[in-house]
Amino acid sequence: MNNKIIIVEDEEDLLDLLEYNLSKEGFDVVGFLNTKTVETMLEEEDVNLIVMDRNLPGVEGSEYVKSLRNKGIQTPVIYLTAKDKDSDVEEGFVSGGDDYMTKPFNMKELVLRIKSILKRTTNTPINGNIRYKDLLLDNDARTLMVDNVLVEITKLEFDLLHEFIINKNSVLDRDYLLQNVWKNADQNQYRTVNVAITRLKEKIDPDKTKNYIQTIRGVGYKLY
Amino acid sequence: MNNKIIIVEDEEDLLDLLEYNLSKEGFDVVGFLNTKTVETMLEEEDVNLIVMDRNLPGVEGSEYVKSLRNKGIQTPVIYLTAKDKDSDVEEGFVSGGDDYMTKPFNMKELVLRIKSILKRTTNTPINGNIRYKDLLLDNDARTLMVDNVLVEITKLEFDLLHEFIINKNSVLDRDYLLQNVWKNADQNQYRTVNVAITRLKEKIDPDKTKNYIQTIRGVGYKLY
DNA sequence: TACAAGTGTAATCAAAAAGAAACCATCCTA
DNA sequence: TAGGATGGTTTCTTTTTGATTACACTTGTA
Repeated sequence: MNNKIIIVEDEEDLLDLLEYNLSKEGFDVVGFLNTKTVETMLEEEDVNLIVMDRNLPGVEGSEYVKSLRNKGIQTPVIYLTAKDKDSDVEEGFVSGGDDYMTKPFNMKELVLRIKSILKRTTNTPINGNIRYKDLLLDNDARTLMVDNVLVEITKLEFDLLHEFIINKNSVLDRDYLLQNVWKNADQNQYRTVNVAITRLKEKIDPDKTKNYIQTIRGVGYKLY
Repeated sequence: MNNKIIIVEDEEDLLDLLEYNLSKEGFDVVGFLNTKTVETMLEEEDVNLIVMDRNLPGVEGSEYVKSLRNKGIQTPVIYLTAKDKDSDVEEGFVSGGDDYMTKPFNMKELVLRIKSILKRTTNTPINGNIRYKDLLLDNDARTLMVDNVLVEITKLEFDLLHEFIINKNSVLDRDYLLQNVWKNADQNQYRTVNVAITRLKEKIDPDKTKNYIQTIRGVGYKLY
């Protein structure tokens, strides 16, 4: 599954250049000359990164991003800024996961930064162990110990359990799980979740005595 | 035992900021405003990493490092470089284990890069032997003994096995391996890894009884 | 130039994982 | 307590992923 990148840049030549180079790197690239339909795309598709010109006609790129953030869209952004701007200002507006590049920039460096951000944001490099009661998830080895006994677990089951432990005591509905564990969201039916939960339960509690994963009828599941 | 990091940076504010943040991460940090006494420290103490400004008054940071290398000091370096330099040049000067960051940079990213380098370098005896169960890698001769019998092994296979032994019990995904064993990253397909693993397995376990290298479906491989 | 070693690529085969669907069980409410 | 709705379980099928093999390309060397 490729990483999807949106580019917003009003200089058509530069947009083409960016599209060409990033596609060549194997990214799934969609370019926009303005911000008009960007939001629709963000809502409908799973976008991993936005490359955003700050100096768009009419809108300040960073203002636009701020409005996206207010709507709960957290997609990371790399800003392209003009050279002659005050860089103190620039430092200020870049928030946590974001980054910026000053024009004219080196394409290789942009690619490096994109990869670096994607690595941070998509692979969730949470290392070390996570414990929950008698369950022990080792993120490096990707193993599960139940009551100190190693239990074979598939990637999907691992990710699912991981999600539950991170959100222990919260009810996770099927939509949420499809989005965050399966990623490819609405591709699958909600029944898919049921089956996966059944299989996971079998792994962590074959005797059905512990009841860690509780079904919340009409809503979803909760790790308790 | 903490990792010891040296920072060389002539801007005092930035140096303070770096010292503060890296100490907070649990590193043992010593800052220098110039290169004068750095070498003494490197000789007297066991330093794991250097964070080096490239634009020091008088000296080019990378020139200084080159002089260190000539004296046999191999401590890995992360360079801090100014934004407006030609980054084609920048890419050229970074050698094997090293890395660079462009100012202004994101502190979290610096920390991540530091950890990544430390992980690679601190567990890696540059010479001498590494043992894992009945496997014995000789880094100087670049030979492999399996159960005390010399086994012919190619450079690629050696590097691959080396990477696995260093990271035993961690799942290494194909991206990671392409990056760290093949270096030329995304040049190759992930299938390349499969084939290399097959060939390596044949060398270290022709009877398929030991199962040292395990396939973690959907993720990667693990030496166990 | 010819040969060999090393390694990448492509094609084929095999196995495992995960989804779909069918059917069963349970809960809830009238 | 009947019946619908929701979830669980099992079986079957599809899809994904990996192993293996054959072959091609590159490089060094006789």
